[in-house]
Amino acid sequence: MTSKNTEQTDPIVTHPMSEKDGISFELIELLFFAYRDFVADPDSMLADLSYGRAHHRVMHFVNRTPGIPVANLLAILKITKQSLARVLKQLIEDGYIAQQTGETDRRQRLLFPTQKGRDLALKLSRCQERRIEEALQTLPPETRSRSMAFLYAMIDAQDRPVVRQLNEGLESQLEPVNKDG
Amino acid sequence: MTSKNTEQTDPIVTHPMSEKDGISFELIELLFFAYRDFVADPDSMLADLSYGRAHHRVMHFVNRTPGIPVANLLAILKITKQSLARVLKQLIEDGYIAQQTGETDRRQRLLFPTQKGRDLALKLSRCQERRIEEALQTLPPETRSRSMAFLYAMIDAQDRPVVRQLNEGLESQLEPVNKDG
DNA sequence: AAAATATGTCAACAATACTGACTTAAATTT
DNA sequence: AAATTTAAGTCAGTATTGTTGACATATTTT
Repeated sequence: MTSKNTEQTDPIVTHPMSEKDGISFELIELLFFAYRDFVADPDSMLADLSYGRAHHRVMHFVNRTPGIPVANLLAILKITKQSLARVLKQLIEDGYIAQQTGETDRRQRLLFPTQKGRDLALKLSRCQERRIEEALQTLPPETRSRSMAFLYAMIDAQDRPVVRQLNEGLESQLEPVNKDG
Repeated sequence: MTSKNTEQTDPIVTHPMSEKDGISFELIELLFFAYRDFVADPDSMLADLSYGRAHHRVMHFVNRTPGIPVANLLAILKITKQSLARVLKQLIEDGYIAQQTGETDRRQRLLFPTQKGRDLALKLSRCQERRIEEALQTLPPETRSRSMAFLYAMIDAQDRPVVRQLNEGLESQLEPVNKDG
C-alpha cells in the first residue's frame, strides 16, 4: 500500500450518481452489459482458433458483402489499413478469405469468403442469433422492431445508409475515408 | 502483393450471407454499429485527458456505487486486477478517485470519486445520454421500455441482478470471482 | 507523361487485455 | 496463539488491436 487514506486532500463524494442528476443511467449501462456478453460468445469460440474480435468483424462483413474492396471494408470497420492488414493476412493464409483482382478496376483486391470462411461466419452468427432469439422469446413481439429502430437511431446519421444497404443486399457505397497519416 | 489471385485452391463463395441462411443479421449488425458510435463520443472526450475506454468504465461504476470494494468492481468489469490496477492508479494519482480503508473490513480499499471525478463522470454520461435521447426523440414512446427489456434479456442471466441493483441504489452483492492465475 | 488512387508493407508505439508469481496486511479458522 | 484464507497490490512478460508515419507498386485518370 502506497496510498494513505488519511491524506484527504480532495473531498470525496459518497452519494451515488443517479437519475437525480438528470441522466437516465439504465440504458447506458444496459448497452454496456448487453454488448459485453453479446461479443463474449464469439470471442470464446474464436479463441480456439487463436483469433480475436478483429478477425470476427472482418469475417462477418466479407461474408455479408462478398467481393467488397478493401477500402469499403475499412470504411465500415473505421480502422486503419495497417490494422486490417494484420488480421486479413492471417485469414487469407488460413484459407478463410480469398482475394481477386477487380475486373473493372484492376487496382482493387476484392475480398471473398471461401466455403471454409462461410462456414465459420455462419457458426459465429448462429451463436449470436441464439442469444438474441432467447432474449426476444420472453418479450412481446413488438420488442424486436422497437429495439431495431432504437439501435438504428443510435448510429451516426452519416453511416445509417451503409447499414441499410447491408440488409438490402446492395453493394456498400460508403465514401471510403483515408484514416492514414 | 504476395498473393496471386490465379492460385484458386479453395473455391470462393460469391453470394452474400443473408436472412436466407436462417439468421437475422440486422440486429447483430445494429448492435455492432450502435455500440461503436455510442462509445466513440466519450472516447474522444477522454482522449484529451490521455485516458481511454478503461478509465471511463472505472469512473462510471465508482460514481454509480461510491465505496465499492476493488473485488466488486472487478466482478462488474470482468477484468483482472492487474488490468484494473493500471488505470486505477492513474485515476487516483490524477485526483479523480480516492481510496478509504474499509471500516468493517480493514483489508478492503473502498473506492470513492472526488468532486473532480464526479464532474468528469457526469460529463461523460451526459454525452451518452444526449445520443440516447436524440435517438428516442424520433421514435414512439414505448421504444425506451422495449429496448431496455431487450438489452436486459441479452445479459447473462447470472449478471442481471447486479444490473438491477445498480438502479435500485443497492450495494452490489455480486460474488467476486478471482480471475487471476 | 504526370498525378492520383488502391493496396500493401515496414517500423515504432500505445492501450488494454492476459498469465504467473509473489508480497503485505488483515481477518478467519483451527 | 499459530496457521490459513482473503483483499489488495506489485512485478514481469506477453498478446491483441488499435495508432502514426513513411514508403513501394500497380493501375487508372488527367
